[in-house]
Amino acid sequence: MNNKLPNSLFRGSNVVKIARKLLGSHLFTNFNDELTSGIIVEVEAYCGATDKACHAYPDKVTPRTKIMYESGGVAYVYLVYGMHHLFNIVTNAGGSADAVLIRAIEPIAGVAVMQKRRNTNQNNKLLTGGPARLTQALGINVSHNKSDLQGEHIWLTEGKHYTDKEIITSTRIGVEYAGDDALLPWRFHIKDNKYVSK
DNA sequence: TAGGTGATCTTG
DNA sequence: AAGATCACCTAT
Repeated sequence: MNNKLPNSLFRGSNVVKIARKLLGSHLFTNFNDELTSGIIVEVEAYCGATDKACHAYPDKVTPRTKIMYESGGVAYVYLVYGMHHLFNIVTNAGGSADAVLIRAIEPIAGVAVMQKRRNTNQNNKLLTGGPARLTQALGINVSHNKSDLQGEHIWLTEGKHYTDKEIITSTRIGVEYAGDDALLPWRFHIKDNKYVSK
């Protein structure tokens, strides 16, 4: 589609600011001619150098985290709990392991396709609210790890720009193991949006 | 609220 | 080689 978000937007040095700025962008996938998209309404930031909640903390390169050290604009997709695929956007310049977890989208294109993939006829937060729900709805799985977000399968476009009053800041979900860093205000979501996970 | 599920990383 | 852990979801 037109006007893909440029890599320059992903390559800033402050992953928290980038995460917040991504709210309102549209996330697209196109697999086997099935086009789906949604508005990003919930995100979290992760920083490998300083953040105990990040897989790459403390700046540790492993086979899994290697992708996070790439220059911004590629996907980091991993499996948790043996069954859930979570989609992140790698940010920063090469060498800094930062990423933004996409936690919820508001469905726009291909709702029927998403419902089929999710095996539901609902269109509410059960469809795309939650990091593993949205990947299933969009058809994203670990085979898409390392995908280039300028490519033809997964990409973003510019969308609405929300004002400060429409954006809620909070702590991240499911990172209690990170001690003090679980308290960082690195989760952002759109106020009153019905697709936000919690 | 408890259980499912398997890759990933650490320990020995 | 074995064990613990896990950026979650679904059904009870």
